[in-house]
Amino acid sequence: MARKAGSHADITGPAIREVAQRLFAHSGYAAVSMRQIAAEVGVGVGALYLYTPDKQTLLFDLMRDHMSALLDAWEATDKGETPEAQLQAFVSFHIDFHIDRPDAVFLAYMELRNLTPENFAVIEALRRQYEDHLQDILTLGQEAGAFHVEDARVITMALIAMLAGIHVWYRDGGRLSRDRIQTLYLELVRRTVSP
Amino acid sequence: MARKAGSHADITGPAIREVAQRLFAHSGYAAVSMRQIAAEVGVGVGALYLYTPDKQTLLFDLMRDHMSALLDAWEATDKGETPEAQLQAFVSFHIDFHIDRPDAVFLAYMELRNLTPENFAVIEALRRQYEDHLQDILTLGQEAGAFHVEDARVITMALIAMLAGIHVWYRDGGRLSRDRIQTLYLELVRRTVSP
DNA sequence: GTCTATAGGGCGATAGAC
DNA sequence: GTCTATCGCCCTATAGAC
Repeated sequence: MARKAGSHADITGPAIREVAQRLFAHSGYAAVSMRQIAAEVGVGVGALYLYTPDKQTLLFDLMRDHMSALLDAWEATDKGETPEAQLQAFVSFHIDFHIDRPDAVFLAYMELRNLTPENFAVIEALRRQYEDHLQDILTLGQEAGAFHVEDARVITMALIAMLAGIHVWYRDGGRLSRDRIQTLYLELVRRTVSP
Repeated sequence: MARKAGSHADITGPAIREVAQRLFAHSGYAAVSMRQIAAEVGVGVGALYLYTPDKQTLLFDLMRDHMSALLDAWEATDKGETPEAQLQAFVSFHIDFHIDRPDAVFLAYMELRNLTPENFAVIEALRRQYEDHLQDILTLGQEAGAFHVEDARVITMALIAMLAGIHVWYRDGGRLSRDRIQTLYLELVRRTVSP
């Protein structure tokens, strides 16, 4: 893990972020010290401060970049035309994106309370944008008669919680393949909004 | 908040637990100091150690007592005979119990990673017991032909995640009454398992 | 039962050498 | 770009007085 002294800006920067994300996700922001991060990266503590002004900003940048990547990836996704196709696209996208980034996902919803109020507001706004994409699909689908949606906000939150819960029990190489999970959850989601 | 010195074992013990639960839930176990807890209770730091051997045990006791209370309360609940009645009883019970104890609920699933491995195993076993109560209802309901259950374990986890998600957005006195929430979620749950 | 003082250690962040 | 030493502070847990 340790490296010799010298110039490694292109390596150290990303390495700090990867290590911090892993340690924060595993032990929690407050329980991880800058010294631990530095040791795992293989640099001295002082070197961390060449890449982040402080620990709080390190956490915030990880969370903001994750949320931005999530929103950008959804924007770039082929969604189809019908409400049914869009709902299926959202569920598949969500499961795929989140199953590939367990640490980032864990961070983004477990460490909200360790953000300063200003930083929290930023992340919360990004999260709300993402939720609204699903809510819009549900609302439009209902207006088109494709879905039965009693309360769009509640169903949005219920579906997102249901999907987010996958990370609690999913393990790579476990009993269920990713495809199987996608199939099962797609069916559950369809049932909750079928007319 | 501060109290005069003297004997208050009957008051201080519960007060420490209430304060610790509130602070742990709000800021996270690692971010809360014994000094903060003592100050909020109105005693010196040393007094805390008359009621708990250490900080870790304080956290563990809060979580274990919450899970035990949850399991006991479910045992004492009138569940009805049919699978449909039992499922409805579970959903109503879960929402009621959890909406009344937001701090304990938050703790019980956000602070798992701050438990020692031994303590974690205990809490995890209690949680699994609770999940199994729902899974049994689903499995028996399927065998009786009352439910369509593709994969009992997955649907159990999906439903519990959906219900647990209520605490993310629920606020006392918010847009939706408790009754309305119960009605909406009961309908969602019924839909996911209807034959 | 509670207080105060303290032991012993870790923390975030910075300064100055290389 | 990185290291090491260090400042000033806070931490958990305990000891001894009352």
